[in-house]
Amino acid sequence: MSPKPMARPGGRSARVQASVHAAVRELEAERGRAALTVPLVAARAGVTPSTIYRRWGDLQELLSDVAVERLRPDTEPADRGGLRADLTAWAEQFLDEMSSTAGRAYIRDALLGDPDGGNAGQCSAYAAAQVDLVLARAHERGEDGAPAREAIMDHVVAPIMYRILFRPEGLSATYARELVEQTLAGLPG
Amino acid sequence: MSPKPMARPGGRSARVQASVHAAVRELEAERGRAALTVPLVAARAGVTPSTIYRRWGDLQELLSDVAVERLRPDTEPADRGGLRADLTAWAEQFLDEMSSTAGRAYIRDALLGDPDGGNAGQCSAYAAAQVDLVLARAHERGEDGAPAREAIMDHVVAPIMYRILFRPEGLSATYARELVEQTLAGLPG
DNA sequence: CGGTTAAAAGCAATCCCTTTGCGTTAAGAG
DNA sequence: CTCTTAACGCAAAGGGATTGCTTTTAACCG
Repeated sequence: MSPKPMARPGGRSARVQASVHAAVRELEAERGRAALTVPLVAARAGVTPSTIYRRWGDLQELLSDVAVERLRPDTEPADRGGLRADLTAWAEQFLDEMSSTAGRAYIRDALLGDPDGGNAGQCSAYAAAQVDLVLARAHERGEDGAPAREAIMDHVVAPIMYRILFRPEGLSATYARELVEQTLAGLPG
Repeated sequence: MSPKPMARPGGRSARVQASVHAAVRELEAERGRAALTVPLVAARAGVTPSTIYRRWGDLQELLSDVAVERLRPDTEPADRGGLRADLTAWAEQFLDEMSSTAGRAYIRDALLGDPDGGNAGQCSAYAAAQVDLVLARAHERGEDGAPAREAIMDHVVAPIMYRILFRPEGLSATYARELVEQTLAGLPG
């Protein structure tokens, strides 16, 4: 439900959605998120405010949609030759991107205007898909004893997100490394 | 920083704060959170809207303050005679309370209007204090090998909160039990 | 390919939330 | 008790949020 379900996915509806999303990104970069209002976004996008209110409900839901788009990973996890190295590198990058000022803002926005939890679920699905890629590579290499996907979500991803949201002070790549080490304890490599 | 720092903690200021917080709780129960507006809360509290805007900034920050108050634990963790039993019981209750409709709403509100992260940090501190109480009891009993407080935050509390925020479907007390079991693996019990 | 239908966008008027300047009250200090 | 100033009340203006109605057009079906 990240882009709201469109009964009419083509033509004008699609153009309006793209135009509005682009307007949000532009104005966010130019004036900052605090200055965003629905009428401002509407004017930049070339639509009327009521169009946005009818499709997204309010500004927060619109920002939530845009935030989820920006949280979508744009690259596959790097292949460093082994599960431990792959997972460590991915976790470090994940923490680094998510704990940045921009990343935290996007996470908050994604959670914020999300009555049904669909957008938040999408964020989690992105991370899970990346983890699955790492695990699939390990499987192809014949590495045994890799943890389940859910174990990594619980013991690597979840602690990182918890710290970002609830205890933003003093986060570093070291923390991500430690979490991976604990989760992979007992594996060679 | 849950109740905003008051340069004048006594008398009228304190009365206004209490009155406004009470108004939020009453109206939330009567009409639901979606119906809350600053002028509505102000009228119930017997103050003018500008008072609320000047002290809290906007509705979200006010709701964030009220939410943190409601997330404060009102009882100590039950003493069931041993670390494993204590921690399991506490984790089950924590998940149960936090994953309820009301609990999720309070968590979201607490994160929502929280520019400096102070309110979110307070939520985490509440959980940490409860965990510390359980661990202190284990120490007094002479139980050895108990995990560090941070290990429990990372591997029990964090996964629970992550699931509540990002994957609300299919959460049950069983999940809390499993997390505790994994964290205490290897301990007698 | 037209013709039909209804979803989605435009328009405009209304409501009321938000913001701000200024005067008043009262908490805290000496 | 007096002084200072933070905090509150008041009121006006500005603008964002909401909604009924109309127009456009995407999608469907003969």
